[in-house]
Amino acid sequence: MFFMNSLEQQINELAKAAVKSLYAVEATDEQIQLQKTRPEFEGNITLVVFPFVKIARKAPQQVAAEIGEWLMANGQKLIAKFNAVQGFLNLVIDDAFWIKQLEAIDADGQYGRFDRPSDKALPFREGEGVGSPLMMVEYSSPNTNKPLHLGHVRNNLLGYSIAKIQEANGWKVVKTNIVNDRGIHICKSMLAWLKYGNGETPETSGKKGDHLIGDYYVRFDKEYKKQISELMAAGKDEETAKREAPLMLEAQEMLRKWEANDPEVRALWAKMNSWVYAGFDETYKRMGVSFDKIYYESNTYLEGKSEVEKGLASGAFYRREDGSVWADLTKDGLDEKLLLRSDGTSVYMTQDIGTAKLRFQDYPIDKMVYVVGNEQEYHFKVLSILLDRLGFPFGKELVHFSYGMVELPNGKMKSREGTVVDADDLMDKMIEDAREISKDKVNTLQGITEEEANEIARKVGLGALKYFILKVDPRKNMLFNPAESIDFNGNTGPFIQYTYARIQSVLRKSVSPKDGLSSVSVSGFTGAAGLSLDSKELALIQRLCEYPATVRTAGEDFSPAILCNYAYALACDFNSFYHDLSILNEPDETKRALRLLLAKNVAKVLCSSMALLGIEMPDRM
RNA sequence: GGUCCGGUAGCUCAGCUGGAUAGAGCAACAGCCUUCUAAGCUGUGGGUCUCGGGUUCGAAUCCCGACCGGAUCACCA
Repeated sequence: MFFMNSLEQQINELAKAAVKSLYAVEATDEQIQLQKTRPEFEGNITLVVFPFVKIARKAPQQVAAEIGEWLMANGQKLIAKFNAVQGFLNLVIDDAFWIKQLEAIDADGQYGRFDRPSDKALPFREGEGVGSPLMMVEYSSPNTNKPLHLGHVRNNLLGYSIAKIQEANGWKVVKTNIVNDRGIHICKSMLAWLKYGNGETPETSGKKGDHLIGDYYVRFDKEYKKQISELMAAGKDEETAKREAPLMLEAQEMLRKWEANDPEVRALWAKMNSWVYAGFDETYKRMGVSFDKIYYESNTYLEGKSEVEKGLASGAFYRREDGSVWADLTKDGLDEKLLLRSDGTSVYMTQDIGTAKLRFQDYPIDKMVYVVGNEQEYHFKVLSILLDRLGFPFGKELVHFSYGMVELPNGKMKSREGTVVDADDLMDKMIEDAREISKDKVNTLQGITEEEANEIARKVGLGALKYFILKVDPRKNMLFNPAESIDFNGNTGPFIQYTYARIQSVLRKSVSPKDGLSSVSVSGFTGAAGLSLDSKELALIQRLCEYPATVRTAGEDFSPAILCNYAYALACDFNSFYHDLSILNEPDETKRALRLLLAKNVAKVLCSSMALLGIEMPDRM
């Protein structure tokens, strides 16, 4: 494995030695503060010397100069020169170091991938096995009563990307999905379909199954509201009307029948769910997400019920007079939580308990991560306590990866009211837009087949969508304005894809891509020839060196956004380099070889980082 | 009301484990294609980092307090 931040490590040690030698004090890691040199100053890496000013009893500028001199004298040629500005010691690293780094990166086929998670991320069963610890990542978790919308898109993209990022960090990852395939909401769609559907199917209507079912969910809500207002007009108050509306009573009856295994209800349920799954599969496939193991609530809720019963027996929970079962969480600073309704049916929490138990039976999970919106923070706080109370050792260790909502300009999306941005429609739109834009590219895309053009549009359109969503800090709410289309210019997925495509084009045109790529001689840049790295070349190498540490941080912080920022910065650096310096037309062979090597590795890292985001790269666009 | 999260350019967002003159993109304006892909590059304008205190050599960043916005505290999921 290529070690991360080798430069920072080396400077760290040198700086400690310098401080010890100059001021007879052992500096701590905390005191050695390194940062990238700001572009307006000369240098690559900067040591902040303020922490030593008191120790040295000298002016910051002088301390910086002294340390600089010492490093020059004792740094084994690592540091070519330095300048001291106020309390900042800017170090210029010798070209030879950078060339060696680039060669090491090029030689590393797994650059940016780790064998083991960092100590910081190690799980609670640490030290148990050899090999990689196992992380299970739950994401998506749809209800089967409506199609996926933009909120699900954010969830799916985050979940998939998190899984990829953790894999790169040395975890074995099992991607999982819990399908909420039962419950009152499903019954609502079923009931509406029975009453108003006239036997409509995906085949007869030509609609995707999930959309068809979604339509009936909306229909239920419409008819239900109508009944409520009728009841209210007849003198009932709103609460009573909501509770006594015939449609609601029927839906509840249907749920009871479902739990009682009523054959007719079950058959209808199975049929309608199968339509939905076919629709979901299509959407997932297109989105590029996948799962290693899918759980269905209908298979786990009984397990949950039996766990609740056990908890009841052990005194962890209690039953009220009406028969409902509760957990008292007041000692944990929370409320009382319902686990089973008075009619015996289970709720969301019940099911989650059962699912958790089954998962830990099925896999040797070291860390369980739930990718679920921040609106459910309370739920997972409670789940964690309940599992712990039921005696499951993993209860306390659950990670709720809580991400922010996607908001529209006028507020939240509401499925029942139809104010949602549909996932399928959005992907269609993005791909269409990409196709439209690429029509102007007659020069670069001439001679490609219709199929290739479609494939490029697909990658670019989805790339734009994915990057747009993933570049935002996952913890924060984000805004999506349907009236403004997602950009293809600037800080976007297509910008990074474009950079990659440019590099591929250069590599295709280089007479023999293999020639010269591996034969850059360090001495060519340090010996008598007197070659030196251009600042643009150097910036690129330095950026490439930051990749492994970026992957680490993205893993520890569960943040695809960090990788977006990195990939964008790398692409910016490359485009600037590409603009200023010629690769193929460079007459000096050593320089040309170096630039080709650089281009090749920039492409490699761009592709690798985008892959961790689930974004595919086109070879041309 | 309790708890949690957020407030940075006209808009969307970085930066937040304290460091140099707060950054990108979009939008606006001005340049750059007989030269490796102009989905690119360069430049201009645009800021009381919500407000007020505190900590210190140094605060967008940490602490306290306001104000504003959001989430949550269901026999919904």
